[in-house]
Amino acid sequence: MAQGSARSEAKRAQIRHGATRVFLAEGFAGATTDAIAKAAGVSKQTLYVYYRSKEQLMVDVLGSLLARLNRDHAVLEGERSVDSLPALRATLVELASEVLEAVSGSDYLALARVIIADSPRVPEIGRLWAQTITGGIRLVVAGLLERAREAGVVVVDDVEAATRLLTGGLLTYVLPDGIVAVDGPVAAPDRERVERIVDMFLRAIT
Amino acid sequence: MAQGSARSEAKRAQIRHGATRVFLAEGFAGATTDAIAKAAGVSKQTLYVYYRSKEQLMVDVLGSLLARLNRDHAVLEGERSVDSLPALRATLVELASEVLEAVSGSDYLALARVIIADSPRVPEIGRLWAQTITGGIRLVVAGLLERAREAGVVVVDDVEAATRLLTGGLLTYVLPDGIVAVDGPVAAPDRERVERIVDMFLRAIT
DNA sequence: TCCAAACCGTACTGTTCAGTTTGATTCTGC
DNA sequence: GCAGAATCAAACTGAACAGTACGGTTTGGA
Repeated sequence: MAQGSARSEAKRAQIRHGATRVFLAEGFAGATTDAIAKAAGVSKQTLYVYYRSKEQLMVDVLGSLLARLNRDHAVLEGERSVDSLPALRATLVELASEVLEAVSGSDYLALARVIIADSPRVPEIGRLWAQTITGGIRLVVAGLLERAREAGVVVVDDVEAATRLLTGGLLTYVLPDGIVAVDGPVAAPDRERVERIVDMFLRAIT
Repeated sequence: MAQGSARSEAKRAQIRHGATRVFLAEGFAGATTDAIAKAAGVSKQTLYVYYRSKEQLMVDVLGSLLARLNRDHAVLEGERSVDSLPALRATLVELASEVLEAVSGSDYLALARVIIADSPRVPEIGRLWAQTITGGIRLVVAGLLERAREAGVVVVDDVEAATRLLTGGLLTYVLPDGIVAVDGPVAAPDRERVERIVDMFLRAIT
């Protein structure tokens, strides 16, 4: 049954992919199993062979999305220079731009909307979100600030507070602003504004 | 019909009050009209005399909550001294503490959850939220910073960016952290941490 | 070529729920 | 008290939908 298992995994991915589109577009309550089966190109019967219930399917979908986002964010950590103030500035601006672009995408916002809405019903997903995604970004920033502090580039006694200040100041464009702005594009800050915010932040810790 | 109208308004408020509890606890999809009628101490029939549909009822409930929050926030604007750096600092710390306390309440978080979840379906509520609540807080802070700038207490060229930095840095404890933390209390920052964040922020604009 | 497993489409079941209907009961002003 | 309005409780209707049953079709290995 080695092949059977491999084929099963492919089908499972196919179902997950279709379900992802429907869940992100319609939310949990709005997504019907008929629509999911159709979007996945699969009969409803097959869907219930692979997943015990609609709820379990959603947990798998959200978990997979979070895992992928988490892998993407891990990449952000890479080699970033913080040895001098100009280097730290460039690093922060670059990182902020990347994160903001990723996080302003309609997929990310839809995911956030679904997770926030259903976190009372599926608490572990909410916890996963807080610990991996938003927490993950903060971890990267905190790591950079820590290294910059050790290098004597900045003076900051409370790294956690400083991290909050920067990430919060930037992400406020997305959350709460973007998440309720359904019509029209999300007003993510342009690069110039990001630079001004980073500069202002740096003035606080130098 | 003056009395009839008055009595109608009382009943309407009674229904709205009961519906508020159910909507905040269960969300739109989870709230049944039977539960709302029971919570309001009203027959379902009467409910449909006062409101054409469940959706219209929710719009009224959310609109009323937002209007009340908005009135509360208007109070925050009051007379605040920004004539000197210590005065500005005290003002900001005080304001931040008040806002954070209000915004960490489970009612506020439940409201935010409902609005975020249903903003795709009822866009005007999302817009109202963005413009009045979060936008309102920013307006107050921006006003304070503007006055402080004119008084020569601080140096800030981009008031909007500075406002984002402070409010974002503080509200990040609530959104996204608090909103997905269903179990356990929200980890709102204590006063000491608020002071550290404000101090750090002030260093950026002095 | 054959067989068995996987899959498909469709129709069905049981339930939940918004909104309505009915018919009785309680207020309110006069 | 007494009309007339407002309200109540409970049953009903119709639609939506999660999950299942069924009978036919494809697929892939021996």
